[in-house]
Order: sequence, then C-alpha cells, then structure tokens
Amino acid sequence: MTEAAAATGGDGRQEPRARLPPEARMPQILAAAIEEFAERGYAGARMAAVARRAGIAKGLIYHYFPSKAELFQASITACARPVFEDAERRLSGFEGSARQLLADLIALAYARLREEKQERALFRLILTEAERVPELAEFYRREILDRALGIARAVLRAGVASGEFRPAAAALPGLAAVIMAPAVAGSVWQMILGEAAPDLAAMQAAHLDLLLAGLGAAP
Amino acid sequence: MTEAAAATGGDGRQEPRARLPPEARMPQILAAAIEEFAERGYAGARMAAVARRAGIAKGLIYHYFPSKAELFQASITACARPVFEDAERRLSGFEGSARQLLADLIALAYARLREEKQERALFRLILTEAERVPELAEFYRREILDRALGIARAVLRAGVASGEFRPAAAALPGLAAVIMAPAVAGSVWQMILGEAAPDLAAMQAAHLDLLLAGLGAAP
Amino acid sequence: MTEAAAATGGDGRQEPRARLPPEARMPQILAAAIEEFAERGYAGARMAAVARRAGIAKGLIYHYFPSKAELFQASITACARPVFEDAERRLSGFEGSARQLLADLIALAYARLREEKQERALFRLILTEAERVPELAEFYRREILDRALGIARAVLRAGVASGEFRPAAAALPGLAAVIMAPAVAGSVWQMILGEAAPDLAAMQAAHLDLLLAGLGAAP
Amino acid sequence: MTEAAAATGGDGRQEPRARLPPEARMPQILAAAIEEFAERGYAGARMAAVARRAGIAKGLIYHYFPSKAELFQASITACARPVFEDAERRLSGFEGSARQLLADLIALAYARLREEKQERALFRLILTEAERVPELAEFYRREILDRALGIARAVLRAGVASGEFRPAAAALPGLAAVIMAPAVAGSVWQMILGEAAPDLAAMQAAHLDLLLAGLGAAP
DNA sequence: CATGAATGAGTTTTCATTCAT
DNA sequence: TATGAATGAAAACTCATTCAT
Repeated sequence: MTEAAAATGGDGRQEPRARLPPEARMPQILAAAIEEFAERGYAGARMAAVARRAGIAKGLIYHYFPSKAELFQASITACARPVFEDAERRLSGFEGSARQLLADLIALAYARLREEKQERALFRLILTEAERVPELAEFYRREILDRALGIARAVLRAGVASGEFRPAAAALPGLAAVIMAPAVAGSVWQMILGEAAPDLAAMQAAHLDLLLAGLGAAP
Repeated sequence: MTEAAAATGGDGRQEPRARLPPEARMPQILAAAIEEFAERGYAGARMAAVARRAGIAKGLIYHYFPSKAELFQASITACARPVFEDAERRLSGFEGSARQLLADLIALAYARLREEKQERALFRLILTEAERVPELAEFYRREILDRALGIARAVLRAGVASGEFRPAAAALPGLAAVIMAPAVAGSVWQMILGEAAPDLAAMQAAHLDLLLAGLGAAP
Repeated sequence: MTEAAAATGGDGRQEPRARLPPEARMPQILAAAIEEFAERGYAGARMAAVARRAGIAKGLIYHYFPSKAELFQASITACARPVFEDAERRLSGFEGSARQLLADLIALAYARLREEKQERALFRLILTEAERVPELAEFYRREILDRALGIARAVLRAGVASGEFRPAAAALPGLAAVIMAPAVAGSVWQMILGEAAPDLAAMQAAHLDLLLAGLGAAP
Repeated sequence: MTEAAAATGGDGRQEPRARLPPEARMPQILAAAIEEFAERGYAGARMAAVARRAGIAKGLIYHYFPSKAELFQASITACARPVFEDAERRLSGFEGSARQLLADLIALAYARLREEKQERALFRLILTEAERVPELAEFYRREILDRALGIARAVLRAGVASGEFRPAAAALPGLAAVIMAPAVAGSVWQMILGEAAPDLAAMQAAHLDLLLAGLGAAP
C-alpha cells in the first residue's frame, strides 16, 4: 500500500544488514554520496538517496558523518586525491624531446577524461558548487589548475630551451592556459552532452596537431 | 464557516503596491529567477528569494508561472536568445582576410565572456542542470555548440581556400572544437574562480597567436 | 506562456464587460455560486471559479457580497424558497378521495426530483454542509422536513377520517416519515449515482402501490 | 552550505515519541483521517488536523501515505469492508417465514444506523465526495446499493413463493428500492439533523407495519 | 461598476536529523 | 552497529481578499 509497508514486507521486523567495521563502511557511504552529489548537486541531493545507493539505512550515515554538509566536505576530500602525480612524475624524469613529452601529456589528459568516473564527478561538483563552497574553488585552483598550468609551463620552457618551440611559447603569459584548454572544454562537453559531445579522439588529434604546428620554431 | 474566516489579507502596511501590466512584470520576475537559479541551482533556488529579488510577494509569481519547474523553463527560454547572430552576420558579410576574421571573432568571443552577465548565468545553468533537464543539453548542443562549431569551420574553410591556412586546417575533424575550446575553458574558469581565474586578456592574446601560428600555411 | 499572458491576449488592456445594475448582476452571481458550492462544497469552492461561471472578474463578487461566507449564506437563502407551497395549496383545497390525494402528492414529489436542478443543488448543499452550518440543518428541519411531514400527516388523517385508510395509519408516529422516505432516498441516489441510480418512475409506481396496499382498510 | 544548516530538528521537548510498527500506526492514521474527512469533507480536511487526531507529527503521515489524495483513497478503502455479509448470511440460512425474515433484516438495518459510527462516516463521505471521486459512487453502487437491493429482492421472492406476500411484490421492479428507502432516508436525517432527526425507533415500527400490511396477500 | 494584478496567511509537502528499538 | 519510524522547520503552492486602474 505505502512504500513503508512494502519495505517491511508485512511483518515489520527488519533485520540489520551485515555489521561492517568503519574502514569498510565509510568508503561505501562516500562513494554513494559522491555519486548523489554529483548528479543532483548539494541542495538537490537527499540523504535518503545516499543511503539507498549505499544499501544502508538513513540513520547509519549519521554514525559516520554528523551532517549533510560534513558528508559533502568529506566526499570532496575523498575525490580530491592528487590528480597530477602521474603527470608530474612523467615530467620530472623525462629524457626525450619536448614534442614527445607534449604528445604524452596530452594523451594522458584525454585518457583520464575518458576513463575516470570519479574524477568527472569531482569536476561536476566543482562546477556546480564552487560558488557556494569557496573551499571547492580553492581546491580547484591549488590542486588542479595551478598544477596543470605548472606542467604546461614546464613543457613550454623545456621546448624553448631545446629549440623545439619558438621563444614566444615561453613568453606569452596566457599560453599555458590556452594549451590545456581543449581538455577542459572537452570534459565540460562530455559532462553536459555525454554521447552527443564532440568526439574526444578527434579533438585529441587536432589538439596535438595544432600545438605542434603553432609552437614549432620557424624552420 | 469555522476556518473560513481565517484568510485575512494583511493589515495594510506595505509598499505602494505598484500594479504593472504583465508585459512589464514578467521580465522582472524572469530576471530575478535567472539570477536566483544561476546562483543557487534549481534545487537550491527559493521561490521566496525570487520574489524578494523581484520586489514582489511570493504569491504573485504563481500568477505568472504555475510552478517552480515552469518558471525555470521560462527562465532558460528567456536567456536563450540568439547568441550567435552577431558572429554569424559578421561571418557572412566578411570581405577581408581569414586571419583578420579569426582575430575579430576571437575578440568578439572574449568580449562577450567579459561583459554579458546573463549569458554567464545561462551557461552556469546549463552546466549545473543539464543532467536533470535534457532540454538544456539539447538547447546547448543546437543553439550554442553547433552554431559555434559551424562558425569555426567556416573560418577554417575560408582560410584554407584563400591559402592563408594550411590544408590540414579543414581536414582535421576535431579542429573546430579545439580552436574554440580556450574561450569555453576561459568561461568555465571565470565561473568557478571569478577574480582568481587565469587572465582573459592574456589568454586571448596567446590564443590568437597560437592559432595564427598553428594554422599558418608553411611559408 | 502563462495563463495570465494568454488571457490578456498580449496587449494587456482588458475592457470591462457590460455594466449591469445590481438587480441583474446578483442573481447571476448567486446562480454561479450555487452551482460551484453544490459541486465542490463550501471549502472546495473557489471564488475565482464562481466568477468564471458568472462570466465576471473575481473582484466584482466583492461588490455584491462581502465574503465567501456571506456569499454562501446568500446562495442558500436564494435556493431556499418555499418548496411546498404548491403541495400545501393542493392539500387545503382538495375535494376528492385521500387515495387520490396521496397519488397526486407522490406524483408531484417525484416530478420535482426529476426536474428541479436548483433544488437538487440545495439538497446537496444541505447534506454536505449541514454539519458545519447549523442554519442549514435548521432550515431543512423547518422548511422542508417539518412541512413535508405535516402534509403526510394531514393526508393520513384525512384518509383515516374518510375510512379509506385503516386507523393505525394515523396512530403510528413514525409513519409520516416512512411514507415520504422513498422520495428522499430517491433524491439521494440521484445525487450520488446520477444515471446509475434506481429508476425513479419504477420507484414511484411501487411506492404508490405499496402505500395504497399498506394503508388500506381491511375489507 | 549557507542555508544547509537551517534544518535543525527541534530542541527536544516533546512526548515520549512512541515508535510503533506500521501495522499499528497505519490504522491509527486511517481512523483519524476518516474522522477528519467525514467531518470536514475532502477539501475542508487538514492534514495537520489528521495528525493531531492521530497524536503524531504532520510529517509522519507522509511516511505512510504519499499525499492527501492517497490518504483519502486509503481511508475510503479502509471503511469499505463488506457491510452486508451479516445480512446475506442471515438470508441464506434462513428457515422461518418471510415475514419474520423481513422483520429481522429491518431490525438489523436500523441497528446498524444507530450503532456503527464508521459506517455513518463512510456514508457521509460518499454523499459529500461522490461527485469529485467517481470510485466512491461506483463503490456505493456495487458494494452497498446493489447488495441491499439483492437482499430485498430475495426476501420479496421468498415471501411470494411461500404465499405470504401478494404476487405483485415480486413483479414491481421498483419495489426493492422502495422497501429499503426508509432506512436510507433515516440515515440521511440522522446525518443532517442528529438529535433533531425523526425518531428511528418509531420509523422502524411504522416501516415494518407498513411493509407487512402492504405486501400481505389479500386474505 | 468592473477588472485582474497583488498580497500574505494558511496549507500541503519535503527532508535533514533524531532516537527508540 | 544498524534500522527506519518519528519529528519539525522550511519550502512550494493556494486562494480569499484588497485595491490601483
């Protein structure tokens, strides 16, 4: 008759699900929360929906997180692992040409766009909630944008130093942002349009082509 | 009668209660709604806040829009005026070089990013609510992305035809998306970071520089 | 877009309808109100709907009636005209047999059930709102039930006096109510079931048959 | 977070907050709802009043019923138990005379009128809301009127078969409705007039007397 | 007299949070 | 730990009533 009656199956005595230690339960809740927040935004997310996604009862969330706001913060923190460690490692140990490095990094960026579901969720949260949650904007600036710009600048400097790129590549202050922009735009389009977004593989190819041509030292 | 006498109707202390014709009141409500939705997202927006912004009583909104959902739809529709007419007009009547046209269009794009507050609000709504409201994604695809890509492709073709750009510029399918990406990324950064976003003027300069160099026919 | 915009047709300048004198406007509003109250009950009725039915603007109702409650009272009073004058006149001047009189009165009652739309509306209001509006119950008792019972008793007495009915007909205190009950039940069924109600003509025939047989003096 | 911190959750001064299993809580809410709807009608009923009658918080109703409309439906369904099982059982197993059976059934009907509070409430709801809720009219036709008519017809047939009633009793199509009409009218009067209604005991006596006389075979 | 925009108190409904079990 | 019934504050929405035009 009602959902309530349906859920209890008529005898009304529910039995607790498996009793899990906190180390196991928390990631489960966090994963559910990240999904829910990413899909609905902070205000649109419902604690009951988080619980349902996690397969637990509403009340249990409050054993682990004191409030929706704190659950949100924790969700962000959980997503916000070092995104660029990989790229930075690759950069620091690199031996080959700057052109090759650029190609590698671009390939890496597009690969992440395609594959990392949680990262897309984090990005969506940042877009959606940055205005209301200053920490989100700060996190994005510090952990994502600045590090990405740093990597881009390092590559540009390396290419200019090696003579592969024309000197302007290191001198134009906005260039680092511009060369990483297609990946950002691509991820936004993926987010909004899903299947209908511009083709990422084609963008990747054109992106690399344009950069190599545009950065190239005059022959 | 019992509870019938309950509806009172206030005690008369309020503003002059201006009576406006619907043609004047509706845009006022819509503008307030656009602001509120853009700042808080659909779920976070409050009808009371819309009314406050518009300087009217809550109930009056329902005189014009039957529900929050319909007010939202109407807000979007109201924003969604032809964004690209200007650019398309410029394109069709253009006489000069493709390089010059490219520079013009880029300047136009960045100018809009800087100036049009409502357009930023619309973009924010699209990002935020596209998942919940499929029409938003469709609108973006049709009215914004496709037209922008069309303009970009037209410029590329013109430049290739005139020999200013190398032939690859028209052959790479992802290039149109790539060349407009920095403006998209720039607007996203503005949206998230505000003052702390990468400098738009510097991006504009680097963007144009990279494109002209990257598209340029080999000498 | 909105009903408001639709109603004004875009220019927003509405012109007042014909200016009518109170004598003409009041019945128009009352008729609309009776319909609305009968269909929806007091609480469910809406002033806007009354106005729509009357073809006037909401505000105009308040020129004639100070409140919903008073409009309701006035609606009842307007319905509550002497329902039984006809029957009482017929009774007082009657010359023929009591059996004939009974047949006449029963025919009259069923005819009213079939024909008088406003009377059905009044009856519905009485059923629906009597609990909340004591005046309604009092009105029913005084103007309808008591007069009907009076008529029934008079006929019974006349029939006993003339020897047509057995003496018990005047001695049983509940009989007057019982002999008029089928008409009441019939009107209730009409009200609830409309077309699907038991057939009134068949009831009328059986009703008369049963009464004549049941009241008849033993041979 | 801004307005997120708004939802507080009270300060803890209230009743013991009994926790009941759904099987216990639902009937409690339904009983409260039936009362409220019967007294005020659908439109006039207040969810807050239902909660108050049930001794619970407003919100809890929505745990069990998704909306006022569904609560209303459920209330009706809850009332609508087999009303006539008793009568039909009595009918099928009956051994004595048809006159005795008729007397028994009439006594049973009037007893119910006097005693069953919930049944009166259901009848009031049917009268009040049948127009708005077609299911109510259908329910009345199917579960109440048709079964009552069926019982009446069976008694008439039995009496004619045994020679106790004159043959016309089975031949007049409207007679079944007529013989049960006084009970219906009586319940309407009770509903409208309460204490001031015609005396039920007197009606019962007169009703039986009239029927026995009116149905009786000529000696 | 006539209109319908405007108001705001009151209703339904939602949902974060608490707590008996 | 785990559950979901229970709460209450706030949000959406309704509608009698007022009043500028």
